[in-house]
Amino acid sequence: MRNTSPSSPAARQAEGIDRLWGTSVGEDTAFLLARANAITLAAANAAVGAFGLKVRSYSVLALAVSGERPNQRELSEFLRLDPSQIVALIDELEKRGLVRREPDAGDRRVNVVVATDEGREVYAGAREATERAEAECFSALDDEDRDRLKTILRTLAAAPGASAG
Amino acid sequence: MRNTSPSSPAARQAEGIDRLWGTSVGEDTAFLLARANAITLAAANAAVGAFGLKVRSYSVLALAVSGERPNQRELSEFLRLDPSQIVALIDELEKRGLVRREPDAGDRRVNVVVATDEGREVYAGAREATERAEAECFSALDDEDRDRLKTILRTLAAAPGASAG
DNA sequence: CCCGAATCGTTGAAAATGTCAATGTTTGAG
DNA sequence: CTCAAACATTGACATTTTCAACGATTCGGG
Repeated sequence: MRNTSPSSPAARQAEGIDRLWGTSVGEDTAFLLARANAITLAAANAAVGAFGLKVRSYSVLALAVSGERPNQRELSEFLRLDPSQIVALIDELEKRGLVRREPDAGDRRVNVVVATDEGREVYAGAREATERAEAECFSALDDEDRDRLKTILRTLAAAPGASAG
Repeated sequence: MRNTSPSSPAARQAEGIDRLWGTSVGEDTAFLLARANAITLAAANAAVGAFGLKVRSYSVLALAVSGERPNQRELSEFLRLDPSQIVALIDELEKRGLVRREPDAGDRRVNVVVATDEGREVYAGAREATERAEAECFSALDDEDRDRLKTILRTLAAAPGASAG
C-alpha cells in the first residue's frame, strides 16, 4: 500500500500532478473552463486541420454557410474577435474560394459573407470531422450531462455583458 | 408585433446578432465552451489586473501559495503551458518578490516554486477580486447549476488524454 | 440641403502568446 | 562508467491579440 507521506525522496513527487487538483486553482470553475476549452480546442483544431482550416476559419465558414448572411461586424461580435481579425480570416477563405463578400443591398458600408458551393462542400466534411472529435472529447459524459453542459454554457455565453464587459 | 421576415431593409439586420445563435455554430458545445471561457477570462483578467497580475501569473502564484511545492514541469503540465512560458512567468513573479525557486532536496535538476510572504499577501487580495468577478460571471446560474457545471468541467478537464491529446 | 458624429471595413504596427529546437546539468539504468 | 532520458533554460520564429488611424458611407439635426 502507498504511504500518504512517502519517505523515499524519489517517490515523493512520483509522476503525478494529481495533488494539484486539490488546490484553489483546481477548484476554480473558471480554470476548469479554460482547461476544458484548451483540450476541446486542440482536438477540434486537429480535426479541421485535415481540411486546411483552423477552428477560427471553420467558424466563419460555418456562419457563412448558415444562410443568415452575417456581416463582418456581426461575425466580430459573435466570435469575439477583433474586426481586423475577421478581415484576415475572410481574406484567406475568399482566396481559397470557400466564401465571398457580397455588398449589402441597403447599406454600402457593409459586406455580407456567404459561402460558395465549394465552401459548402468543405464545410460538410469539416463538420463531420469536428463532430467526431467532439464526441470523443465529451465521451466521458452521459447524454444528460452533455445536455446540461450545453444549456448551462449557453446561458453563460449569451449572458448580457458578453459584448461589453 | 414583429414580422418574421421584415420588409424594411433598414430593419432587417437590426442590431441583433441573436439570429446567429440558431446556427450550427451556436449549437456547438465546443463553441459555447470557448465563448464562455473568453468571457470569464476577460473578467478574471480585469480583476487580477489591479494587482499587476494576469490570469496566467495569478495561477502560478496560487499554486505556489498552495503548499504543494510544484516544480516547473508540473506547472507546465497542469496549466497546459510550454515549459518556456513557465520560466518567463516565474521570472517575472520572482523579480517582483512574490515567489522564489527552491532547489529540490532529492533532485538537483528540479526547482520547486514557493510563495514569499508578500506573494501570499498579494494572492489573498487577488483571490478575493477574482472570486467577486467569477460570482458575477456565474450570477445567471443557480447554485445547483453552478455545482453541475463544476463537476462536469472537472470531468472534462481531468480526462485522460488531457496531456497528450 | 448640409454638417458633424457615428459605423463599417480595412490597414498597419506593436505587444503578447504559442511553438519548437537546441543546450547544460543532473539523474538513473545497465 | 556510459548512455539515454528528464528538467530548466534560452533563443528563434510564427501566430494571435490589441490599438490607433483611415476612407467610405450613413444618419440625425439644423
